[in-house]
Amino acid sequence: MTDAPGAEVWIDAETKVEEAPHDHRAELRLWLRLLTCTNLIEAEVRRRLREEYDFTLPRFDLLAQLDKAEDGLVLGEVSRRLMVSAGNVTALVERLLESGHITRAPSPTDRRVQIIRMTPEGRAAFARMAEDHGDWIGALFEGLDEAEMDTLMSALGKLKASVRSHMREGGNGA
Amino acid sequence: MTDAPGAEVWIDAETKVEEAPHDHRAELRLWLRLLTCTNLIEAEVRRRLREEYDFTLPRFDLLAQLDKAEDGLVLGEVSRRLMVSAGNVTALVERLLESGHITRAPSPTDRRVQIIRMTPEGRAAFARMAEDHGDWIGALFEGLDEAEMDTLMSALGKLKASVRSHMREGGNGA
DNA sequence: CCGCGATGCTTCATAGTTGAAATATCTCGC
DNA sequence: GCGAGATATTTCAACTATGAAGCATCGCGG
Repeated sequence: MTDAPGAEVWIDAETKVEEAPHDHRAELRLWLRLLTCTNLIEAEVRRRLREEYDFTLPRFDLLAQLDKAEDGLVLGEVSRRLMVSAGNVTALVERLLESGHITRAPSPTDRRVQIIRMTPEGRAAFARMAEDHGDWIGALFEGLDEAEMDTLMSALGKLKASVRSHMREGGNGA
Repeated sequence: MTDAPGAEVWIDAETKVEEAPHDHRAELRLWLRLLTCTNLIEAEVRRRLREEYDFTLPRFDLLAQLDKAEDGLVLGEVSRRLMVSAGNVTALVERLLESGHITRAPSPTDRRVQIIRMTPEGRAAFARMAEDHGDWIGALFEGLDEAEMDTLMSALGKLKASVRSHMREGGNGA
């Protein structure tokens, strides 16, 4: 409705649509709302991480990936999973090395490759933060019941597939 | 350490679950998916803006706000709408001034305040980009039909409300 | 008027982020 | 083995982003 940028010409019932040059209004509003939700949650998590643990979100995200992979991760894999550039990971890793959360070692089989692992201290620090993090997310999503979460989950699944199929490059399998 | 994974009380094969004090697993997965969708779309838009217009997303976002506000915007308002820090806006504005997309003028009524406006060239450049931008978003969302978009829209609306109500500070009304 | 807290913006140090170029290593066809 | 292209990582310049500190200005109570 209400998208009357001039002439909606339709001759008969058959020809009806396909004449309005869609301005993608609905998609844009949806995208904006999606972005707002993500930004709000991300900002809140970032702030709490900083205030309560003096930690940053990118560091936390990297540790989270490392936590899921028992045997350490190759830098390229980290880059793919976090969906950030390789150069970014290098800098991030350097800082986590300094703070003692992780270690870095060259792969024995491929000398190009660097493998990072969490130290016991890193693991402990992450465990503490992760528990709170879960609670924060749980609280932020409190207004949704189980059915709504399922709905969102599957709708976003569809969206994800749609986006992937319309991107230039196929991308990873996260 | 409320939920030691070891303490899963289950009497027999049937009863096994439903005992765990929520670890917010579902919420976390949903959050992750939300984040992935947003990141994918954002990355795609950013790449196309760069490749096709040699422009960046933050600049585009700022112009978009300025485009919606006919009479220019105060910097603080821009900061609130984009949900970024004030210092960030200062830098962004400086670059958009240099490139001639906007102008800046002090408010006549309040000498602390700076008002920015789009130049005609800025408006023209934005119009060109915005049209493509709409098409990109439209294409990325193509896999969703109207009903699914409505569903997403309202579910995200609920999520947004939930998040807002669980943040420390109320925040703005974007 | 005078102060004083609130507000709007800038400055600063630090960090995250990107894309492209450079480097090193690997793999595979030959 | 050799060399060409692919892959993994680092380096680099530019920019985006943050939070805190600093200024200037405003508004208001006295």
